[in-house]
Amino acid sequence: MNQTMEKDKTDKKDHILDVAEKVFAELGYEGASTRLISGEANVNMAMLNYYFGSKEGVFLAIFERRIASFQSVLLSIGNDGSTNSWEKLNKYIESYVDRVVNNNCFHVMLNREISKSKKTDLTDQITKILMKNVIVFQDIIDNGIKCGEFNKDVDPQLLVATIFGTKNYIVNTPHISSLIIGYDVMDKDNQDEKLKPRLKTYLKKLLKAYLVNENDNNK
Amino acid sequence: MNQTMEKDKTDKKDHILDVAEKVFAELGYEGASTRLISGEANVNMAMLNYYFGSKEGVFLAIFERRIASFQSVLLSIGNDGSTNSWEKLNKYIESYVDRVVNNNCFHVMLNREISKSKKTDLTDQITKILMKNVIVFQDIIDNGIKCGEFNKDVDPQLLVATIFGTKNYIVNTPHISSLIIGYDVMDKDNQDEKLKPRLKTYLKKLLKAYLVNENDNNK
DNA sequence: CAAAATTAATCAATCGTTTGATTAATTTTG
DNA sequence: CAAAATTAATCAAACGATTGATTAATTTTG
Repeated sequence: MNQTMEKDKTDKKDHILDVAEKVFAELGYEGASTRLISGEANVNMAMLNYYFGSKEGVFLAIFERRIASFQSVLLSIGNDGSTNSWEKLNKYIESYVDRVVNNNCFHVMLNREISKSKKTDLTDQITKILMKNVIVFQDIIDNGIKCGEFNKDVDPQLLVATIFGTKNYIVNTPHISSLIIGYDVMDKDNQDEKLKPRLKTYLKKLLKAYLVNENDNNK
Repeated sequence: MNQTMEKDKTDKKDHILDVAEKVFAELGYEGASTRLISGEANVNMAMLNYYFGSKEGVFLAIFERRIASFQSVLLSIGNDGSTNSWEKLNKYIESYVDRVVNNNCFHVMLNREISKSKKTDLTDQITKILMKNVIVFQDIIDNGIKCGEFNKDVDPQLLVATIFGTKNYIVNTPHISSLIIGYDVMDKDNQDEKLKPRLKTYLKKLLKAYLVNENDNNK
């Protein structure tokens, strides 16, 4: 009858988490009430506590579900010792752009939570996860510099902020980035056909200009 | 007796907005209760409504207070017709980094609010303000390209995401960026002595490599 | 004294959570 | 196999706590 039917059989928990992820991304943790989440998911309010213990339990379950894919993708790139630094960087960019754009709701939710300056167990946990991601990227850059593949006078740490920040800006401020870029960045078709390839080529070109150009950047 | 004394005489309203700005940045709009804000500001809860009408009134008042300085700085750069594009860009970067780092609480608050995908009156209002900022930057880039000062095969729109995104990443995710950069980015002394100059030189170098290097970036 | 500022007390509404009852599905028992 | 016992899933209703807001009384100010 309704759109939840096909999921009921497979996994109701996953359906709840899918809906909760969207609502949290839309309204923030405190802004999303348990009544709204359960209503959107077409389940009784008590089911949230029955399944996940509490509202925070729902929130954490969303994270645990996404972390698995995070880790596996990271290792596959880090252990790829066959290619040079520039190729590794390209692979990293490609998989990262795909992953973030595909799970943009989750990343909006994540970034909103981590932007709270007060330290909590959750922010600590998120920080650890994200830092693993950062270190893989930094290792690639550092190795490239050691091998002479990349310029020596670069700032690898701020380059991290640029890569992740550029992505965050597009994903986290869709109202603005859609205006800037010229089409709705939240639209699935636009994401696959336009945004992803454009973002990939842009980031590669930006990185190349900064990392491997021979010109003296010190004037 | 307490730290609010010196401000009581000057302007109590401003003091409340200062505190509210911090609390909103820490906990988000829904996460920050009027009781907590009034408690932190050492004023009676009813004073918030007496002065600003409502909680949302407090929130909007924070914006209105910051917008004025926004606009004036923007115009001063946009109307500076005496210099070339690269010099304009440098000026823009300098003033922008200073402004954002100084008012980091406000910008955290602003970005958390604009990251909500649901359109509201507030997100529309914020979008308009931020777009003014974006357009000034884009005009500089576009002019530079027309004059032949900058490369033609660049992506000015995504470059906007890079500039603002890099800044956002450092300011909005202090737990992570502090780990990456190596010192507490929320510390006032670190901001003035280390972060600001480093960020300025980095952004300039990054822009120069991408915009004005003569090498073919299309290999 | 009149106006403005400030307070404590209180309001209805909503929050996340818990409850007891009911149904559906599964397992155990005779 | 069929009846009984047990478990899991689901529900409407209500819980105490907290929310933003308002009231009426009091104090401060010019």
